[in-house]
Amino acid sequence: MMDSQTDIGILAGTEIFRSLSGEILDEVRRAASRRRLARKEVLYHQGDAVRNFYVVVVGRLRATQTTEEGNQIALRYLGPGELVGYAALAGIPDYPGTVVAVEDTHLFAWSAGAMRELMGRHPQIALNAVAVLGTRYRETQARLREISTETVERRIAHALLRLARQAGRRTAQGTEICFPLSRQDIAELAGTTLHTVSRTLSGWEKDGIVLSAHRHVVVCLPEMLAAIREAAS
Amino acid sequence: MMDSQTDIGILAGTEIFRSLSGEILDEVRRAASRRRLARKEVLYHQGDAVRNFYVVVVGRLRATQTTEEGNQIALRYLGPGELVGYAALAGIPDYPGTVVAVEDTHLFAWSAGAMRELMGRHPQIALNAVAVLGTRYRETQARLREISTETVERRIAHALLRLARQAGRRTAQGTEICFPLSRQDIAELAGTTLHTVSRTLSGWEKDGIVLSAHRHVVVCLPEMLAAIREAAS
DNA sequence: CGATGAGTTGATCCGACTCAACCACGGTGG
DNA sequence: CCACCGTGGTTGAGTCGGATCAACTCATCG
Repeated sequence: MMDSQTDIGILAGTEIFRSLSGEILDEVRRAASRRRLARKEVLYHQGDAVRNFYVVVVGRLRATQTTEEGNQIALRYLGPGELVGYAALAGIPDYPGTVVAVEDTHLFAWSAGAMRELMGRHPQIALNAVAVLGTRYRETQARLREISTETVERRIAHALLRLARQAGRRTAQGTEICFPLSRQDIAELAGTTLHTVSRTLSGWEKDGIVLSAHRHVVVCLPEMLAAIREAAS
Repeated sequence: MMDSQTDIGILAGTEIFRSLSGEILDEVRRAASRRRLARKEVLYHQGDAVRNFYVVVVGRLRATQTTEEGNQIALRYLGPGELVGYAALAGIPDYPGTVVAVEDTHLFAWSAGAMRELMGRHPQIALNAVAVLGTRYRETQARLREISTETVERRIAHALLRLARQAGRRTAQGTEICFPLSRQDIAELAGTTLHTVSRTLSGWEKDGIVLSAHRHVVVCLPEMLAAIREAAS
């Protein structure tokens, strides 16, 4: 009973189940199951038939898309409160990307059918879904514009600022991105190669803008990164 | 009375109002107003406060996004039955892009508030919105992957194939893209310059893959374009 | 019949990718 | 506990796709 209440509290804090009455939240909770993933474990693969919809409770996941040639880009990093597997909401038959845990993660899960039923019975859930998908769509459009008009350096700066905002932890040196993040990972976000990322970060580290250890980045001077992102350079 | 019936028929054929009962469609129709745009006329500008939501009845529009430096990319072309101004559904306060008519266009319009009310009262509309936004989100993710991993030539091939599918008319020579489309327009879709598009199309015209006149393109050998899009080339 | 927007084509240049070699951790197993 | 090996990271040299710069032609329209 205590657990039910904490679960409901968690659900109330997610983007898809916000602004719901306690009664509806309880109905949502009863339909949910749990899923745990260890670091590097895959939630689902690109092309798999869509079965489930998830919400992150704790941890962090990475959504990627791969071409036939094996070229990979990172679509998004997903943290607590965010929904995973939007395809289940939209009625898309196959998952368009692969989702993998970048740290140990705990999720709530619903079947695609249960979610669509919940949305049909409770319009507020559907409205929340519209808001989330609209926001993600807009963000992706902005990234599309960015990647086709901006230089690599500016894109890397923007990617780091986004990560710092999404998953930053304030420390003495600055804002630390608090999950393991390799050069390759950053390259897949910025649409470039790990070589270029490595060179760029080395330069920034010399200027004191960032600090980096093994798969670990700290943004020291976010205002400098913001300037790089915006400046004509 | 006759007009009401034809309007309801039109609404029933749109992506956002499909699968609704006649009664609900009539309610939707009563809340609608009309808007006409001449070629080159702007429906709304990037950054404008969101007031309305639209559905295309006849004609075609282009949605673009511009950077501070004036660099522009085309987000999407919108034809009959498609929704315009998704920001009004998602509760986004400012339009993220500019929408302009590429030919004379007729739309239905609703206020943002009316649409959100309709979605709240009729979950099927909200579910349709989720499906549309989910599909567009997925398409944009795919374009993001494409632009950051594929060559310009392949992207141009893909852009032409998409346009031919969306707005193609079969003719003796092949599939004609039936609205005015300049080299610059194609460049903004493919994320390149009009110079590169011009060179590429000249080459393809030599091989009989496409035909082009002034702001006018015919795809003669779509299977060759598909091969270019996919081949390692 | 100018004027203006659209298209072509050549020459040049540069940002970023590719290829390559090497180094530094850190996790694992003997 | 330490040696080992693999993953991750750095850095240099060379190359190239496509942008940029530039000059010119050709439609279209007022």
